Amino acid sequence: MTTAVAVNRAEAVRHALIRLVARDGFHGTSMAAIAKEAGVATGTAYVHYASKDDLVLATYLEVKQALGEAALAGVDPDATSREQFGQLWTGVQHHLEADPNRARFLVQADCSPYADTAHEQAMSAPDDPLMSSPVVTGLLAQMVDLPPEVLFDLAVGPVIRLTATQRRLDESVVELLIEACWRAVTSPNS
Amino acid sequence: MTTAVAVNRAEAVRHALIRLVARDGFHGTSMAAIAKEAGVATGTAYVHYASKDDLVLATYLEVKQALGEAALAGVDPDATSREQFGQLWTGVQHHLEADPNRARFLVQADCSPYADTAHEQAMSAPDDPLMSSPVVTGLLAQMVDLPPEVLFDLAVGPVIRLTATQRRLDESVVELLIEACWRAVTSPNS
DNA sequence: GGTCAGAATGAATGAACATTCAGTCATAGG
DNA sequence: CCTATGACTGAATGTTCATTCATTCTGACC
Repeated sequence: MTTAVAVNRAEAVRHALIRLVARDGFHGTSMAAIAKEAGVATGTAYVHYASKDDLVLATYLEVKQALGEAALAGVDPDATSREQFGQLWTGVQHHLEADPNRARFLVQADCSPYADTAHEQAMSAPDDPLMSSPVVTGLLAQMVDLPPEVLFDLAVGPVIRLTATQRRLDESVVELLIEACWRAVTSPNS
Repeated sequence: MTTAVAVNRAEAVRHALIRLVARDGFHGTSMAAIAKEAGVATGTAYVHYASKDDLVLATYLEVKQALGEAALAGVDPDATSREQFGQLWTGVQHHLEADPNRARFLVQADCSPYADTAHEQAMSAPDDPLMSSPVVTGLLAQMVDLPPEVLFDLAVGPVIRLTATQRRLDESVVELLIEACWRAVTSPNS
């Protein structure tokens, strides 16, 4: 009997977590504060998640997946690689600028010990939808011979971290930065 | 009567903080655990630092400064810009590989709300020794017209994050990555 | 309208936390 | 040798934390 209300409560808890972690970090964010921010009782989070770690992990995976989908959504399959790269990049930018809390949550989770657990879990899960996307595999094939994680960091890491700092970016800076990321991942002689 | 012993105790506390944060993150690292790891009593940390925040901030600034000095130490003032860039980059790499805990501490602190406080404090402090170094200003002058923080992120961010993951890097990967970072910060038509 | 499963509640619990402080100790200056 | 100074100690303090659970609520189904 999982109702729509129940789903929304679980979502409210996840979003409250994102908001509070963005503002106060992982230390400084208690389950009581999360519940209050979500407008539910303290026990409610435990109806949907076994523990705080479980909640954090689920939220982290959801944020990452939503980011991947948003990025992929704006890509034209028939465009050139360089154009696709720009579309992917601005897809990430606009998705995160729409709610910078997501970016702040993401960078903190990625740097924390949670990232190790999340990584393991992602490995054991079925194929990553990002890595199995033809657009992404096509782009990766054209890039320098570095491990995919490193290429991701070079390609879109800067946007994620920059949107996390809240400062809005000039149009001119954005253009220069996309160009810089593209240069990083592609070799001139190829 | 600040003795050598006192100085070493303060240092022991800072290093214990780095080790534990690297392993357990900021949440998950208590003052009691820090003191135990440092081999001192719980009260000792408070003789040298007013609070946990104070300790974290002092440690963060020390780690950052040591990294800057180590990076600068290996640079030949008469080398070409590209060579100097490589020397700076490997300086960071070797300094962090010598104790990857520093890298793990650094990335976590940089993503946490501590970073805001630290940034403010760095601004109000006297001139940043890195930014006033002729080598660094010389290099920055040759780079793309992006804010210095962004250029730092593009130039050495990848090494810091990569050494933080503990995995040792292949020599061939390192060469490709330095080249990628250099391409990112420099425009081909200049 | 009665029954039942699961969602929701929030006060209660015990562990863990940052911080304090009364007292001990080491040492430098006299 | 004595004393003053500041480092050091660790048990004690009050708070905050994650988690639990007996209970109440909700709405689906017969």
